[in-house]
Amino acid sequence: MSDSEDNVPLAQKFHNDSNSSVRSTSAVDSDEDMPLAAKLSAINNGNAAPQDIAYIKQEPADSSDDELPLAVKLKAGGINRANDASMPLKQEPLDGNDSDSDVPLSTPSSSVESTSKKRKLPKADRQADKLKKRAVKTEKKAVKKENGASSRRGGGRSKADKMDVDVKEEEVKVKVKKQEEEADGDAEDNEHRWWLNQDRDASVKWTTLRHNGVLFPPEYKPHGVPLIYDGKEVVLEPAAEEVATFFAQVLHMDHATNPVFQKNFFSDFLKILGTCKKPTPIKRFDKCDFSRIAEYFEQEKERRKQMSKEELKAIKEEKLAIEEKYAYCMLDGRKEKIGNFRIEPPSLLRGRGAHPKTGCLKSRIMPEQVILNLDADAPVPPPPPGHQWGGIIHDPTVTWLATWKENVNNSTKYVFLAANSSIKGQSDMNKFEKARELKTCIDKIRREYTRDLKSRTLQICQRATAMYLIDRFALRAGNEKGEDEADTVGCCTLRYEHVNLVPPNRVCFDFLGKDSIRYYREVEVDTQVWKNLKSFKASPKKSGDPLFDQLTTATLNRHLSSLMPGLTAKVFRTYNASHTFEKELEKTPRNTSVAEKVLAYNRANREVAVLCNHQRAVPKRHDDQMLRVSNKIKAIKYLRWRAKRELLQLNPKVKKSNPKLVAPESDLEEEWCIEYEDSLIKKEYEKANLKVEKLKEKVKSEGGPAPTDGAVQAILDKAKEYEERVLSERKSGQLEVKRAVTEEKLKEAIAKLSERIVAAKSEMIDKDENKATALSTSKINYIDPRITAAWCRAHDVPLTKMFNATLRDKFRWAMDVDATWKF
DNA sequence: ACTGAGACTTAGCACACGACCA
DNA sequence: TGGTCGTGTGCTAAGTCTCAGT
Repeated sequence: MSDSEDNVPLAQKFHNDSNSSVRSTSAVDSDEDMPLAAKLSAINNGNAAPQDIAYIKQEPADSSDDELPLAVKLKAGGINRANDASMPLKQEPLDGNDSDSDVPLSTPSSSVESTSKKRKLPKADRQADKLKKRAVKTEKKAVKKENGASSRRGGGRSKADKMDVDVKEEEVKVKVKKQEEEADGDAEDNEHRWWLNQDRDASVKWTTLRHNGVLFPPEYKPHGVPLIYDGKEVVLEPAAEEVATFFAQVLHMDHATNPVFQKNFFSDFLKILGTCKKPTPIKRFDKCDFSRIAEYFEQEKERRKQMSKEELKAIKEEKLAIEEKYAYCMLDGRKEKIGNFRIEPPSLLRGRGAHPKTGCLKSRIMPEQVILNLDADAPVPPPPPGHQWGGIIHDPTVTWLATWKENVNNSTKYVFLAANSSIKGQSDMNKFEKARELKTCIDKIRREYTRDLKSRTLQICQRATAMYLIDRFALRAGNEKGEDEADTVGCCTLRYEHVNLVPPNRVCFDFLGKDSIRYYREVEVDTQVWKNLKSFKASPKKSGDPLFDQLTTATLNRHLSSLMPGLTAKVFRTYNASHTFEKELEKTPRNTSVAEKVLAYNRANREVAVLCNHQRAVPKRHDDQMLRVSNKIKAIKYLRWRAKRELLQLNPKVKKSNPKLVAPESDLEEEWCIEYEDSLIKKEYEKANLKVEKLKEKVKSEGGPAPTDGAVQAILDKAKEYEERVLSERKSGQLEVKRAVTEEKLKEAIAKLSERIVAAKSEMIDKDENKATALSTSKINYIDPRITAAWCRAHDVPLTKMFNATLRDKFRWAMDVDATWKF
């Protein structure tokens, strides 16, 4: 049986093969013949050889993208969003119909106790009714899960007998007391090493949970800055001013020019204006000018910048003091950090891609809408004065502390624990353990789906093909989406137009995935897969039709879990990411500097990010930066060319004995050199003038005799001398060689300059290849942290180089492995 | 079998902040 | 000292997947 080590995802294989030549950054730059340099110049000229271009052809040949034609665009691609110019924004007709009216802003609600212990359920109240249902559900769920868990543990209970509540509560009390004692006695080192003592029953998440509720955003403080409407100032009432301010705050972003955003915003803005006492003249968006409000906030920001350190510190401390109360909870007697304890403030929805509801007003959440989850004996935190909580529940089968409904998408929001908490840590660890479990049966699963690719049952054939794509190209499952969401797809929702077939066995994927990030890849696939895709696209199917019409994520996942308990589509992404990473890390050079090892690590990280299509917006100043580094390289080359010419003047025989050493600089145009020299001359004069100014200033402030004309002239003469020397050298073609300079010294200088050129070039390539790739997502979510911990041990690299403090804290559970640990 | 709600993970963006450099 | 740049952090949108209800 072949080992699964060989089963590196295709995407990665292609990527490695085509990319290997870029990798030689540590070799000494002998000259421009170097692959690196050749590559760079080819890239710079926009005509990189096909073999230099990774398999991922990001853009069609006729793409209108006229950014720097650099390698990474071809490799990882810039972010391509539905609303990019290259892809016209699909505009949905909007009726401005949102659901704010459903929000029970002032529901007279009372706390609802939902444990088996005591129940006081108010009637008639919709929300309370919902809570009641939830409470019943919670109880059922807990009983069911408990039974499931005990049978999984091999317990004899098979029937959902009603739990003996008193006994259970007694157990809980004993457990809590024990935990409190442990916490007391362990005050010095109270780190809870849950990973050493894993309880496999994950259905009950906690026994006690206490917290102080949630932090609400401050009330709106009106600023009184007018909106300019049709050229006239309009001072708005606070409620309307607040909404106008939300728009002013996104004025510098792309949202502000997105027509859907504008339309949704304005529709909600008009609604708010309609509730104002005084009628306003505001009727049309295009007559609104929010810039005065934006300027006001710009000034405020500036004012903040001007504040003294003490003032800023005081503000920060005050803020921290308020937050401290809400930032932590007590979970099973231990203090744990809460993630998002703040209720989301009202704002305009910033949807990604072509979101039909982007720009809609997310209304302010009131305490009456917030339900808290606490243990049954926990004191209920006081709601803000004059308010009531939307409800109190006691559900130990869930991990959230508070929840509310958001009005735009009608989605549920939660307050969860922070990433470094035991609950999140455990589920993180379980996730990676599940992926490792997949490793043990991946060969079998691959054999099975390869066989099924030929199945005559269409459903099985489609399922196998989808599995192949998910496994090999790290596609997401692709659930169905609603009408009022951006049109993005995953594997199961791919449509006819997302897949182009190029005979004999190439497939070009082009679709918008999660967050409307474009997935554009041309890959080679198994011949059978190619044939299958062709048949799935066969007539009468046309653009807009689903590719996998017999498949849903539900049926796919049901099948997957029959192959391995708990296996779902997303496990493949985790598995392939971690596996790829571990394989790539094996290339880490031994007996080299830490810096080179770190480079190898980051490369492996990048492979995973490319595999998972983790992209980021190209930094705004990226092109500037590239140009600057490129000029820096030319400047060094200019110095090297001078050194070479000096060497030739000293010893003309070098040309024959070592022609390579004094070969002309390949891409150093004369025109550029002249410009550069002129800029150097200019700088010399500027420097001289500055020196004179300083001298005069000094005399002014410290007294003493004024500098003589001669002294001033001497300074200026130096610049003049420099200019004359450059001009004369230019005219004669001969350089002025300093007397002390020897042949040896020049050779040394040339070598050093060459090294600097190599370093600058690899820095440039590295930066450019990374411009559109986000490494952090894979590091945080897909790569088993134990691989990193083991690698650091094995290669004697400090962990701090790879994981920042936050990640070290999040992955505490993974840090104890030894150097030989394998994923 | 289908649907929608609920609970949780994954994701990129904006911004603050501090290091570094000229 | 001011500008640039990279990194860390907070934020919240957008996925995945399960389960209850029908």
